[in-house]
Amino acid sequence: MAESTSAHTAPAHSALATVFQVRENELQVLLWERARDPFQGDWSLPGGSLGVGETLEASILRHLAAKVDVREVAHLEQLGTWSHPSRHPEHWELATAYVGLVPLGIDPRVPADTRWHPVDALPATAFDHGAIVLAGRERLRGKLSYSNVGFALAPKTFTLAELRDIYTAALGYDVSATNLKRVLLRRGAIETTGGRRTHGPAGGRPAEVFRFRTSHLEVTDPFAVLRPPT
Amino acid sequence: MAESTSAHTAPAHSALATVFQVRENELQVLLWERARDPFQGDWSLPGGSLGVGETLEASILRHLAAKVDVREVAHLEQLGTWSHPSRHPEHWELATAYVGLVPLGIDPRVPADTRWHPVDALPATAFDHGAIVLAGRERLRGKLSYSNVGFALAPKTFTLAELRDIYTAALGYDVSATNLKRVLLRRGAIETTGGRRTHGPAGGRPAEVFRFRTSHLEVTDPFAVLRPPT
DNA sequence: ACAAAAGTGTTGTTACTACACCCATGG
DNA sequence: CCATGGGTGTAGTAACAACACTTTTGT
Repeated sequence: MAESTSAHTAPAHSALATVFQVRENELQVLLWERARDPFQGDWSLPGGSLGVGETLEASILRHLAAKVDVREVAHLEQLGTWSHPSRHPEHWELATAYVGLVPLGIDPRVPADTRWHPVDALPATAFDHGAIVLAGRERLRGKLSYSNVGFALAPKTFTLAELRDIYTAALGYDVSATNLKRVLLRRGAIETTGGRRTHGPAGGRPAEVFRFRTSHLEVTDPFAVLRPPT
Repeated sequence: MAESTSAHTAPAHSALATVFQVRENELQVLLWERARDPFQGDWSLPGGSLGVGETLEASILRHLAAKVDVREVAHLEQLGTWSHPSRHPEHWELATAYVGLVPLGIDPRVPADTRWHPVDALPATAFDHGAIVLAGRERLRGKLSYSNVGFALAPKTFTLAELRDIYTAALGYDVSATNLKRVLLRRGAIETTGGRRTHGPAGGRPAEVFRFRTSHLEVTDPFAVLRPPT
């Protein structure tokens, strides 16, 4: 019966994270090369077992701290729990995956066995981690279009061309800077800083500098349809 | 390290479900009255421990079978995993919650200690189950507006007035049958059956009978904004 | 004829895309 | 003064809400 005091055989439980960052105009994910079997030489998601007295969120933050500076993870959210009994070939283990986002421009110091990989060209992955990465990307893509989650992929301040490149990399298709600006301004997601920035070595009008107005998730377009009566 | 072979202390794991149904024009959830401590007399979600060799989804289906006829659950999806270490006062237990939906009109035979409760007037709930119910309702409300998930709350065939009442109950605000029809038809979510149905004892034009075109989840409005170029 | 219930037509609005055009800078 | 990059103006479109009007039934 539910929630009764049963001293059953319990599965191990680990917390994993798909940490995404836009690097070199591609959406990349942080993977860790396994030194031992199973799946020696394949790439897996950072994470590890849940500690006693720990929440899943604390656990993934603790494990990530070994890979990246956690302060650089601008957004973290739970993605789902994978439970297929044979997902781990040696023992019974569930994994709860999180999506973490690191702003562009930061280059976290990562261990030697850890590397960023373009999501479009994943190497051989261990366990079910390949599927988890793709599920994480889908979550990210959805939220980019109805929330302000872009704040976690963009640097503190940016020009619209830079932001367009970030959205293009994450969504996987061309985005127009003109319209992106209007969408995000209309919703109050971004604002101008007043600054300007010039870039091109061959000239060009200096770009306005923008910032996201908040650095926590807000659903900016909660009801696409069937919205409540006014 | 991630996914290594550690014989650690592992938490117990249970699968829970928020089973929703529209009854008496209200969104209701199936709860089970606890006969024993902890939380004796409070109401909790159906579910129970994960069995050896079982996926979470198989587990929740197995546990639900003790409460309702599982074939009556028209849609089931994972909601999230709750992990606060003190969520269970006696032992360490994680819970992965699912959202299940039962179509209107079915009255499943449920055990004596199990009862439907309006989500707007929950009784005292055990553990963190009250919060889980509310999270489940939010998930449902979101999906109603950008997917065809209504198929799982509606009977096989229905008039638009009936469907409007279902949406109104689930969303918690008035919905217009006129516009609901056009939204769902435009998206290809529903279709006419050709049948007609008369109801009012005081007359009235017979209503057209509709059905959902599919009985599995489809995202009908995938990109509210930032849609890919044509 | 009238009330009741359902359906249709129509208008106005908003959010969005696409694209032409204009502005500011470096060489 | 021209190339380069950024910004604005504007028109067209699709999805939607609101509401008036019409249709079909029972009494």
